[in-house]
Amino acid sequence: MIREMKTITDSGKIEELLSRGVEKIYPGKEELRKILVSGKRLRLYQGFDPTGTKLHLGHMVGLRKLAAWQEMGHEVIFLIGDGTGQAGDPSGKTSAREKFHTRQELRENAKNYIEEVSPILKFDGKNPAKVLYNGDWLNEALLNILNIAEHFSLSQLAERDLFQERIKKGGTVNMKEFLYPLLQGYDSVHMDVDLEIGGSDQTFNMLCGRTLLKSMKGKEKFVMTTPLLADKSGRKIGKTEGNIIALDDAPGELFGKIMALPDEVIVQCFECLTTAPMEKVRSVAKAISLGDNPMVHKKELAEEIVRELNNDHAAKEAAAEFSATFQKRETPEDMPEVLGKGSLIETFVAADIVSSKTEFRRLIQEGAIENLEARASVENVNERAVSGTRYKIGKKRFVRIK
RNA sequence: GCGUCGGUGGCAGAGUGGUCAAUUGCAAUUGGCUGUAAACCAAUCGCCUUCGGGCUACGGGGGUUCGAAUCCCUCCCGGCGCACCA
Repeated sequence: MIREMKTITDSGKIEELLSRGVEKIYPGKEELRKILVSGKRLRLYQGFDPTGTKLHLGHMVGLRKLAAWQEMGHEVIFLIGDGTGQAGDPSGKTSAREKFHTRQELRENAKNYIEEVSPILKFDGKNPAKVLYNGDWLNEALLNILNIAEHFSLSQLAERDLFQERIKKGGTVNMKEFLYPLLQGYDSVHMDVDLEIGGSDQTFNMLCGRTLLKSMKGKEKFVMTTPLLADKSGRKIGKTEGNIIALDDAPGELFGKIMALPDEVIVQCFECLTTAPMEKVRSVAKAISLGDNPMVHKKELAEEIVRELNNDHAAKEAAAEFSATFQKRETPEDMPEVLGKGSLIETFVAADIVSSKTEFRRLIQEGAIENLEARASVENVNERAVSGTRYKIGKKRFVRIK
């Protein structure tokens, strides 16, 4: 229906598409540029295995990139890996064991994905992104092969004379962990895509898809990798305080979690997560390197991300609330409410604010719980939970008794 | 299938009959310093407690012992080696 859709061939925009938030392009950036300049409309995708219910900031890098392609007029597929998720991607895993997910669980997890993604990627309008589920074509038989292969170890199979010989001759050996990339690669074949986007940890899998597409259909698939958001010691971000930064976090919470990110990722986040012009990105990078307080720019970043995932109003409000609460140390206006259960200890345990009574006692001892009405830390373990009373737990958490 | 080594708290990894709720590192929590950043310092880090103590834990089950994470039996799971690969 959109057969004759025009793509944008402006050279500046193509350059940004090929460089912003991009780590590497296979087989090469120039080859891809040539095709884009010709105005050919490409079909591309990124897959997401729904092993959790929430998409987080790390996913946003690829989503942003997909959106950029969409804006350029290309055909974008948002692929949900309810098939590959059942097999379990070994990429980045140190141990082979992991939790087993059924297709139902994966579908369930993916339920909110579309909604979470929609501030970034458009599923309506004149060039809507398509949603596909790879469980639809990675059938039972294929999955069974993996499940059987799971019972053999590499060394066991590799001992086989035939394999030993083949390895010497440069051949390949099949096992679940070798097989998985083929499953993922088959997605490319099935959807007949021109390009795949993924985090750099997915490079191997994506290149397998490239190989497969080439040998099965004689087609060149491009692979575009995006950087993983990480601080200088290599720790992945997207997680703070053990909690992921989810795309559908409430604005205030999202803002706060972004502020808690290490400084080193500010510029990278600006580039990969926002639509701010590249001049802006460069000026922020320059300002910080010249000694600007990174905090100021991190606030801009937080506001920008909240704006893109929500709206302008929410962003301004979150920013104002942040500086009032944490910089001027005022009490925020909105805070979560919990149902009073007689005593404070019961209330907090029931609401999962603390994991156990022992922990509650510990926090009391450390003076970490403050009664905001009395303006004093709670000392009595048996303090009653009076309706309307507000408490501050630690530095960042606020609660009101309902 | 045979042999062998192993399965300890969120992870890594000590401990190999009592002094072990279990050394240590990472992660986490709280406090300090800050910018809810990093780094650094300190405390905490199974559960329940009337703060005396109690209870449950070292893959599952059974046993030996006054007493077991530690010894024995058995089952389950993993690493490695050997065999099988017609």
